[in-house]
Amino acid sequence: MTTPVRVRFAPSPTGHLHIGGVRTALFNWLFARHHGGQFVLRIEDTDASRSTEESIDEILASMKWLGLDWDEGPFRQTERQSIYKEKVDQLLREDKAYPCFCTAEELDRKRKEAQSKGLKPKYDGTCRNRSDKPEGVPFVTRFKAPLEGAVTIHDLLRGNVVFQNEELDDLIILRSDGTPTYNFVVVVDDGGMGITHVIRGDDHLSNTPRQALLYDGLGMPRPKFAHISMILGADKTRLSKRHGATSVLAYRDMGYLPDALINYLARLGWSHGNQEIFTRQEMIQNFSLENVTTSAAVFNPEKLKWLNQQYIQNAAPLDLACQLEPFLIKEGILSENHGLSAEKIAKPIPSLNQRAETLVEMAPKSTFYFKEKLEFDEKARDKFLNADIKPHIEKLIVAINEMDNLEHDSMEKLFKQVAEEAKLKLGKLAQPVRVALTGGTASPGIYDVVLLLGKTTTLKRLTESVDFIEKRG
RNA sequence: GUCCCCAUCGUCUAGCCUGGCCCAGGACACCGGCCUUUCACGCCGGCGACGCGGGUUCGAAUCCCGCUGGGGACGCCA
Repeated sequence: MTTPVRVRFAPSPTGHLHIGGVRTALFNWLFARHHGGQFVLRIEDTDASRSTEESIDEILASMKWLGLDWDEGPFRQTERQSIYKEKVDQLLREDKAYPCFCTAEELDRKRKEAQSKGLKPKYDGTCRNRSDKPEGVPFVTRFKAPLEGAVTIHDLLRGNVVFQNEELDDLIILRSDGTPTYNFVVVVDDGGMGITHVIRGDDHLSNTPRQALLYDGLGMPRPKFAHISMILGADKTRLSKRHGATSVLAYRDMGYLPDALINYLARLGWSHGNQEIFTRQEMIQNFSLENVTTSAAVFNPEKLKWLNQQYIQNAAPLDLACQLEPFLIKEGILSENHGLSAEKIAKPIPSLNQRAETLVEMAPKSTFYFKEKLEFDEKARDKFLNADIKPHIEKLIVAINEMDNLEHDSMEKLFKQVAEEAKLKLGKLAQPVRVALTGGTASPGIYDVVLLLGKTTTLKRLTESVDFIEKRG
């Protein structure tokens, strides 16, 4: 019998949940779901000075928005202090840890000195064999790491990675204020929580030997490790604010669909043949660490945009309507208490969804449909609504007025007939009508616009444009 | 500086493990054309890569070594 897979995502709540973090979460989630295992969420808030509640809220909101559901947690390390304390005591008892009285300043000085000499800036072991315990002097607790030998990490993605123990030093596991540090709690937690696979960013690879030693020291079996590559900005440096939006919620606010973001991030480093677009089910079914690359990937906003467009095009109108609604409100196209049904909002979507890459872009394009009063593009109105076109618009008014119900085919027939009689190319008729009905020169197909607006509104707007032409003289 | 990781079109990638099917395939972007009532969508075509140098082999993008380049780590941050 094989042990069930158990993975975790362990962000630190010190800022926004960013793109890189989400991809790590996603790979863990996919791995868990693929294997029918469990996905644990753990908040690494051991740094009291930098962790914030807002950040935790944002992490949870981001995960929910993306649909990355977790099976256990969120656990918070600040609530697990007694567990860490116990483990530190265990190490102390077994002489695998010791107090260190060196001051931060001292350490800092030595580090710089070593570095300037071209040496590895590691702890020199001053307190390692010190037997006296000065009273009232603050101290940290260090893990006593082996001086010789080597640690081999069996990385699922990279194979064996060997680190010489002499490259490592005695890391601090307890700060002078008594709180535990990351490298220690991560081991205690992953071990204690029965995590089977640690899938995390490449930047943790060099921490892994220290952690492996800690597992050994604590008498816990090491989990399997898989270090995925990092996401870089266009300049090939680690993705950061400098590269523009990196927080997940910023993408939500820019009108990206969660499915599109997930799909994009999944394809950053993972592939399944030549397939670009995946449903979640397909991702889960096909996900495998074997198809994850080890080289770093540059984040490409253009491709994300394209994917978002694909998702917008293919989304169910009703579903998209729900996602579009907040943007309509934000843009002032609908009021907060518009009282419209999802069906009503969904109505123009089939004619709009081929024309927008983001929801932010889509919202204003629907103004003509939602707003009672048209906002005209002045230049367009001056150019297209003139005396020449007036009689033809009037002809349309008469004809449409006689129709019982508007249909695409009959509308097309009517427009073509009127254009022909006027010896105009269809576009010469359609464009002024478009301006009259939508206020601008770019819109869905003109017959769709008429159908969307309905008989009453269409006639009203056409009549208003005739009035406008008369007034301008 | 030291250690570790990585290296296919501008970008994401397939192929690499199990050499020949690859004078390297797909996608985004870009360029050109078609479609067309506007804007788009769509369709067709084009541009474009195995970092360099050595080996191994009948044969290397694929295996080995070196170099170069990029990234990461070296905190009482995570």
